[in-house]
Amino acid sequence: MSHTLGIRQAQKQKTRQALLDAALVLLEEQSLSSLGLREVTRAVGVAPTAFYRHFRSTADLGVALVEEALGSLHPMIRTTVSTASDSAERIDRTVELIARHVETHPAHVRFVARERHGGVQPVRQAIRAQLERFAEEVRDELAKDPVSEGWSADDLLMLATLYVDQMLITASLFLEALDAPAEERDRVTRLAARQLRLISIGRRHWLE
Amino acid sequence: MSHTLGIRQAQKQKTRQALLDAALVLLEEQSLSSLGLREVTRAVGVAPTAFYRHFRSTADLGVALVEEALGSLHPMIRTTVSTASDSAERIDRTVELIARHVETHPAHVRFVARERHGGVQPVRQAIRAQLERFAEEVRDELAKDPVSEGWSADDLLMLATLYVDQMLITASLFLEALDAPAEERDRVTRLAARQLRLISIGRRHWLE
DNA sequence: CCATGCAGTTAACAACTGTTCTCTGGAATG
DNA sequence: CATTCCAGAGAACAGTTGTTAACTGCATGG
Repeated sequence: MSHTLGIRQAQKQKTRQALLDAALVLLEEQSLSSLGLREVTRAVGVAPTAFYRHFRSTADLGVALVEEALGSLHPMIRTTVSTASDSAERIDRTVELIARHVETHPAHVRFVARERHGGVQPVRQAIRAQLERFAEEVRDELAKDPVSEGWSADDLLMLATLYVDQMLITASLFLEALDAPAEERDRVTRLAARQLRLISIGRRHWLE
Repeated sequence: MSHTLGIRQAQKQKTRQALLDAALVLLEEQSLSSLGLREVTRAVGVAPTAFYRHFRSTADLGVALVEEALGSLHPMIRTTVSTASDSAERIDRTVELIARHVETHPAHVRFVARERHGGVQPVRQAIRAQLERFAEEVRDELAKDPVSEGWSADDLLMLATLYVDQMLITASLFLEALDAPAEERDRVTRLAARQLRLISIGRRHWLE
């Protein structure tokens, strides 16, 4: 399928990925707007000037990180929402899925939560675009559900946006609870599930 | 009531406020973690070393900004929520109130949204503490409402947290729409109102 | 009125930043 | 096999940063 690229292009992509990985680690304790290009190259063990072969600036690198963090998440979102039925177990499974994702990709989640309102405009824009895509995809899935009969397209997008924002809030809560005792993570799990349930109830009675 | 402080203390507080104001302006286009102390003093027109007379570090200044941005907001929140009745006009008035606050204090709102998940731990902690206080106050007001009869304290806090987060999301949306055409701000207004309405509906049917 | 306190200044420091230009070694190309 | 290409290295630049120490001048309190 994919063209086997030469050992030269391969090495280049390897360095590029090393820069992204190093940046992600450094960004756990600071914001992108304070991330220095030298800092990143130093962490990788490469000359500062090599940075320019891959990114115009750290803001540019940030945009690439957004793609890495959110780009591959679309199928996951779609299938999660599409598995219809508003049962309590379904909500629990969704919350559990968020918890798992935070556990396996904490740095990516932290990056998105941090830079969504961060100090670097192009990165904010990239995140906003991705989240809007998420909302539209959730809306399309919700539209297929019989519960959505009689809903206007606008109201469906309103609900989808609410769900997407709620997922991000939940993810951020799990992030803060990562090093906390298990009971704290349980508290977050129950809180998030009840909030989703309340929204689902509001959804079912929306047209009355 | 307040003791008239000497011309010396007065001048000191004036400089301190100038530092806070200058920092807030600089923070509109960057994050706190990249804000330099020299940058702030330069904007005020004061020697870099003068900074230390007021703050240990820029992180320390950030914590002071949190107090300035959120400290005086508690009475406003209380009265907004306490004015009972879930009528549509009440929701509209709440959304309008948020819009007004964002218009009159855009830099403060931006700062809180940005640093809530930002790269400076003490500031994140200060914001979290304030938001938790908000949630508890909202919970206490909700408890007085007859609609809350039969609700557990835990569920009330769950709903209060949902409201607080939703207010912040709404404020952040208004912020992004500040320089946008009036129709975009109207769109945000209607979106936020419908989301609050859906939550209110969920609230009314919670105990079924 | 005089001694003390202290907000703000001045000067200097080592360390760091982004960006430029020049160079090199090895892969890619024909 | 010879030529071109290009990812990365190296050195140098002007400018920035946080922090230190010792100072000055003026409001304060005895």
